[in-house]
Amino acid sequence: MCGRYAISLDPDQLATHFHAEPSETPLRARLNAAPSEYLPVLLNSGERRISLLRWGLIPSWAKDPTIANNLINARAETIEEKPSFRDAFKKRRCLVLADAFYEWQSLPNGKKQPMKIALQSGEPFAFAGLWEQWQPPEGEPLRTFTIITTSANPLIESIHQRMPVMLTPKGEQMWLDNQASVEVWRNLLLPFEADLMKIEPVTSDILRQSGM
DNA sequence: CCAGACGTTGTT
DNA sequence: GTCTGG
DNA sequence: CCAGACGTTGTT
DNA sequence: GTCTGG
Repeated sequence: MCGRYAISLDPDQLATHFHAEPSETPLRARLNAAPSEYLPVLLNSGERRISLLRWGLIPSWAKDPTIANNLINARAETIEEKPSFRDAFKKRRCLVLADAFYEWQSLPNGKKQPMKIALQSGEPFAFAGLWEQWQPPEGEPLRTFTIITTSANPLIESIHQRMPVMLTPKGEQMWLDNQASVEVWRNLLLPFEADLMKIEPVTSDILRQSGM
């Protein structure tokens, strides 16, 4: 799950909302952010500036960067143990900026209905993420990220078993500060309560175009 | 010791 | 069915 | 996550 | 890099 999400705000609005400086490289809003794209995140580096990292984590030890295809999500339940994630969990956390995500509900007729999940307020929010830096055999280092998932809350449950971890504003800071122990962040901070969220069907036409 | 994996999703 | 690319 | 490819030879 | 399986 969480293989697509939306960033509808323009770059300046996005930066303002998260009390950050805009990214140095240009950023484009999009309704259908997909894995392998360079997308806006806030790193836990102290500097409050939006960075563009590639979606799909490549561990530093990877020989084959296509491993990223399989690492667009990380299960919260096992993130401490998995070789691909545990280093990043300790040292390289990030906020993945968004204002909606999509789940595809399987219908009885075999087709799939895309559903859009957002805050009732429509405001942007952050997913809990991890990032990594990978050195290719030649050329510049590549920075990548993954989005943490957990079990679905009551609202999402009807269409899907899992959902991305969405941070409250307080949770955002704790996440970046590496403050929370696993128990704390898993149980207290993270998934937004279902009554703060809304869910609605969207047409696949909207998602076909990556841009806006 | 070396060789090979290292992951998620959904679906059965 | 399974993999790759976006 | 979904959409789309998935293969070779030779010839233009 | 580090762990698991042979």
